[in-house]
Order: sequence, then C-alpha cells, then structure tokens
Amino acid sequence: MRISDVIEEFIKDMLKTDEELEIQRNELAEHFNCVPSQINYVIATRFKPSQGYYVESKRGGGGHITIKKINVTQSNYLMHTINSIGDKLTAKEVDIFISNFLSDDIVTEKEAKLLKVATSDNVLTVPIEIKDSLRAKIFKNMLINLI
Amino acid sequence: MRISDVIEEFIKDMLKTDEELEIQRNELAEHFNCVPSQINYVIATRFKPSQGYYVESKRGGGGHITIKKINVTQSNYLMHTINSIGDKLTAKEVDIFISNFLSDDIVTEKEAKLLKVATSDNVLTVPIEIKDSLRAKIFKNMLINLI
DNA sequence: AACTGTAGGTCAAAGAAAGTCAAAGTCAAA
DNA sequence: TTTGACTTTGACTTTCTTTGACCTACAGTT
Repeated sequence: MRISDVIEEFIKDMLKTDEELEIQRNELAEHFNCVPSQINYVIATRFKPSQGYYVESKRGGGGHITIKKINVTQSNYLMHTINSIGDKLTAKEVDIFISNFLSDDIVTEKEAKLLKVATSDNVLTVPIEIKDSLRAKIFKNMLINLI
Repeated sequence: MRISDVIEEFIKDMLKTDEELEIQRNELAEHFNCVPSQINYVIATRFKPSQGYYVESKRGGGGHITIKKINVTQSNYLMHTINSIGDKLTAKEVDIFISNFLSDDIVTEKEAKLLKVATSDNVLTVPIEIKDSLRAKIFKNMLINLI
C-alpha cells in the first residue's frame, strides 16, 4: 500500500470521530516518515471540495492545516430545491422556500434576507410578463452559489 | 497555541464585559512573559480598524493603550456605499464594490457570492435599457438587508 | 528651559510552518 | 516495451510569529 493511501486512511479515520480535524503538517510527516509536501499531495488529491472536504491552513509559527467534512445535507437540500423550481416563481413561493431553509438551518438569517430582497416584487421593477421568470432565474442562481 | 493567540483571547475576553479596555503594555508583556513589542504585534494584526477595533495610546509616565470595540463600522460602511450608488450600476462596478467588501471583512464569502450572482449580467435577462437600473436597485436593496 | 525617568513605537532579523513545483520514480495497461 | 497516470522527493518560496536593539513622547524636577 502506498504511503499516500495510508495517510489518507489515517485522516479519514480521525474524521470519523470528529467533524473537523486540525493537523500539524510537519508532525504528521514525521509520524509517517515522509517529506512534508507529501501531506499536501494527499490533501490535494484526496480531500478536494468535490470529494466533500473543506481545507484551510495557516503558515508560520503555530501554523496548522484544518480539514472539515462538508455537510452534504445542505448541498443535497439546495440541489433538490433548485431542481424543483421551474421557469417561473412567485414572491409567495420564495417566501415558503426561505422559511423552510431557515427552520432547517440551511442558510443564515442574512443570507435569507438577501435571497428575499433580491427576488422581491418591490425590487424587481420589470414588466409583469417577465417578472416571475426573472425571479426564478435570480433565485436559482443564488442558491447555486450557496452550495 | 501561540502566545499571540493567547494574548488576543485575553484582550477579547476583557472586551466582552467592557466596551473599552485600558492596558499597560509593559505590565501585560510581563504577565505573559513576552517582550513588550509582542503586544504591538498582537494589536497590529488582530485589532485593526477593519476588524472593528479602535486603538489609541499615550507614552511616557502614566502611559497606556486603549482598545475600543466599534460596532458601527459595517453599517456605516454599507450606508455610505448605498448612498454613493446612483440610479444605474454596471456589473464591473459591482465587482469592485464586492472585492472591497471582502478585503475589509464587511461581508462573508457566501454573501459576496449572492450579491454578485443576483446582479450579474447572465442572470439579469432584461432589456439592456433597464438592466443597469435594475441592477442598482437590487444591489442597493440587498446591501440594506446586510446592515 | 533643560534634564531624567518612564512608557510606548518601530523595524528588521531570525525562526517556524506551510505552499509550490518540477524532476524523478513506480506500475499497470496498451 | 512504451506510455501515461499516479506518487514520491526535495529545493525553493511565502506567510506568520517572536525577539531585541534602538527611537520617540510625555511628565515631573531642577
């Protein structure tokens, strides 16, 4: 088994108990007896966002790498919502979506406000024939950006 | 945990009870067993105006450093921005606003994305004559909701 | 006004970690 | 047996922190 696979498994094991893991790159490299940049390689190839992970780091004294497992529920939920929306959308329907998002903790209060105001009747001053389709377009595109 | 982080936390803890904190640089350095200039470093990196703090100091006998928390920054900033926007707004101008918001920590990454996508040319499929005015309206209304 | 002690300010060098990238190695499939 | 995808390695880079020598400002005394 390759050392990269071993490190990958080690990290994934840790993530089983904790949602979030903070590691010291050099320390981990020492532990597996490999060069530090090997850790970067493992992260780059096995912990990509597309694989459901979010990674951030800090250099310098006290530096570290934090690996988080992305909450898939939220992205699934939003995906499902986006797919369920057709070409048109009323302000009332938006309200219902948003209040569901909030009660299910899918978005923050501020994000909810942004969604609501950007699709509100008052703001969307366009001919009535295109209003609901413009609203659908804006709303769906905003949701995509929340994933 | 680095000593800088410890000092940062200590100061923020103090600021939880009091809006304003007066410290003695040398005394604090003594307390944390570090060089006095470390205190300057912590203040310079963690208590910047863009992070919502206002710092003033006095040298010589009875000298001290005063740190204040300022909560108005964000709303003032946004208010000012909203007032500076006229009836029309291009996508390019929005980009500039958003990148300033981000570097000044006025909005989160997600909020920035929402602002951008809801006002983007691709999403605003309306006649060109009304596009920039609709964009201005949406953008300003979204900003109001971030305050 | 000049002197002196007390405090805070500045800045650059040294130290600590993580990031990048390309060269070299491995191995299985064609 | 050649190719190409995936791995390993290490030299070099960038970012953040710690430290200390030296500078500046204020207050009380002479």
